Amino acid sequence: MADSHPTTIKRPRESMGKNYWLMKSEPTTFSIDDLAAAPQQTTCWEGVRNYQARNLLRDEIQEEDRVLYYHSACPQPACVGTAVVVRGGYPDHHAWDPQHHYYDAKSTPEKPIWYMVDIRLEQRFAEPVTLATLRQRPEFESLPLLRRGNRLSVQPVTKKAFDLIVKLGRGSGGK
DNA sequence: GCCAACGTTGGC
DNA sequence: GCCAACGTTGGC
Repeated sequence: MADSHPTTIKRPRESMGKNYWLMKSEPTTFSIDDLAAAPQQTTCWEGVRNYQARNLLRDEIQEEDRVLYYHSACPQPACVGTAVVVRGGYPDHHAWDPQHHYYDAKSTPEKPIWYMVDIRLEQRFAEPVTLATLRQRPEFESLPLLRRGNRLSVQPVTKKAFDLIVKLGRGSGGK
């Protein structure tokens, strides 16, 4: 049951304060405009079927963490806004629904395999911060997103990188 | 559409 | 446990 897994039993954070993440979404599937149009501008981040990403969703991502919303597999890959985590990791019940696209027979309510979080839109950027822009700037050298062959749909971002991307996204060249 | 990179599966 | 085959991701 989703509610038998409260955030209070999770391991304590290593440090005080929020963590920062980047989440990829294909805009043809669910764009930041879709998020803006959703009830409460909130959605469950469902359908992650990769163990590394699952571990982050289940164990690391918590309420109040902040998220860069990234559009992938589209004409202009870019960070297009930010969101805030409003519910930490809980079992992805879609995995239990045989009708569902993300059904996985190995996952059960008793022993869930896949997890998700809920996020709420914070802001849409005035200027998308494109992948090309990120690659140009030495400050982003260590961004996991830019590493060769990186396909993780959920990945950590430093506060520094997060803040700079937000600044760039606000427009006027980040000034 | 191409293809590199990566994850998963399953035979052995 | 190895590894080839296959599927998926995602930039270009």
